[in-house]
Amino acid sequence: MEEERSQNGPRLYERIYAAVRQIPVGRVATYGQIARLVGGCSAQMVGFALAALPNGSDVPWQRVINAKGKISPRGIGFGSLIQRTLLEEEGIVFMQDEIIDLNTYGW
DNA sequence: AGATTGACTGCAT
DNA sequence: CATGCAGCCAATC
Repeated sequence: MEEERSQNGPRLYERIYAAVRQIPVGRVATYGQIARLVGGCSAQMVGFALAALPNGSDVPWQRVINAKGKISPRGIGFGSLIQRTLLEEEGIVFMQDEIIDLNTYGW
């Protein structure tokens, strides 16, 4: 297990989760955006944190996408399909290649 | 303590 | 537009 003892109060993961929770409905943010917002961590850490996220958590991980405005590949399967559906439920419209217009929906 | 990996990013080819 | 390479930092082996 990861070193659960942190000295800053909220763990690094918790900080990332907090940032993701701040994304308003109908908006999306990139990993890099979250990483910069949290500070002291890189985009890859954001993905790592979300990957460790338990199912049914209150963190809108679906609103976090990559810099291309697409859903992260995250392996093959339904995961990305579920994410796309969730975003559409929130009012986000995808373009032809399943790309999200960050210029419009970007946080 | 060291090597490997990863839901990333950006530039180069 | 697809593929490759380097930088990135923490978790995991």
